[in-house]
Amino acid sequence: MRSSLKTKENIELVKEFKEFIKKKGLKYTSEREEILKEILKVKDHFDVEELYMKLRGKGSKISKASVYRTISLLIEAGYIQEVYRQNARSYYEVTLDKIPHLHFICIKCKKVEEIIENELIKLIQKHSKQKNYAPLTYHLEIFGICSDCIKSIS
Amino acid sequence: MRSSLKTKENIELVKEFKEFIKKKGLKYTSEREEILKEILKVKDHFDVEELYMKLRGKGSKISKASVYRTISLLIEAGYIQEVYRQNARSYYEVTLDKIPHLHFICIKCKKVEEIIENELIKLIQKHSKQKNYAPLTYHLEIFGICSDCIKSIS
DNA sequence: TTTAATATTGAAAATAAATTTCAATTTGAA
DNA sequence: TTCAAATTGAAATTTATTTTCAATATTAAA
Repeated sequence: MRSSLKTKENIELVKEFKEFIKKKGLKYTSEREEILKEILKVKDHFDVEELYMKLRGKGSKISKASVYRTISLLIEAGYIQEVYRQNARSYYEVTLDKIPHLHFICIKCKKVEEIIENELIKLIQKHSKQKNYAPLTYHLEIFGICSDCIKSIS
Repeated sequence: MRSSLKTKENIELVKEFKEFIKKKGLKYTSEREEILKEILKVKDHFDVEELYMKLRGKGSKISKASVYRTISLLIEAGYIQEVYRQNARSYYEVTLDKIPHLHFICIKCKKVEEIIENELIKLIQKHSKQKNYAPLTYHLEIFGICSDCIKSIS
């Protein structure tokens, strides 16, 4: 069961991360590699606790502090990004080769509806290409108040 | 110096909030009204500390706990929303009658570029109207790695 | 391979935003 | 006006994240 969404193989990404670390004059440790590999297995979102527990479950002795520190490096390198927070907790996802998110979000009840709109997607892509930006994804979030919630406000 | 973006007068919004509070069987206090009025003066983003200091500066004795509690109610009512976090601190903005945000964001250096694209805006608006969603704004965020940052990765 | 300088680690302490507790006070329906 | 219930401020608590620090691991050079 492999993800067909990844255009870069994980091995390649791990190699690139090592180069990033080296280029910064830092040291490439087994902890950093192990954390990145575990993150690359995650299909959607993850938080620090989740990741830490997965590592523990595999018998790893990596500390939570190291998980936090490696996440910072991976964000800096552009491999992952924070996508949202819930109860003061950050959730992350792998940035590269991701499906774009297009959502309707009710700002009151937090209901989320997926948007499927090819015209919109094409236009965003066209516009993106005009800019000098690389490995790219996008989130379109339309905020509104859904019909259920309108009743309780007005 | 009044904002021409507001379609509803603040007086109207304050009245509506009172109704919302009543409808929930809660009590409408001077603290809640004072906090809402102060928030409605803010043109862009604010955090709790900022809001609390503004109130203090006016001689108000409202506690920080009440500011947090009222913000929760205002979010529930749909008047404000959390827009982002920085250093574990939440930033909010008034939801209604806002200008939409369209941004290019570099996931590495966090550089943000405003997008001005009428075609895109029109398409989003058209699509939004098809849905049964009311008082509406949207955020389009295109994430990428800017040309400066590409160098340090590969 | 050994050395040595320096970065990294884990564990514990510190930090700080947000939430909760609780006694005193305020609100609002009857 | 009364009074049950909600709200308040202040302080304590909670909890994710960051920092500290001594021990350890990494890496480039000898």
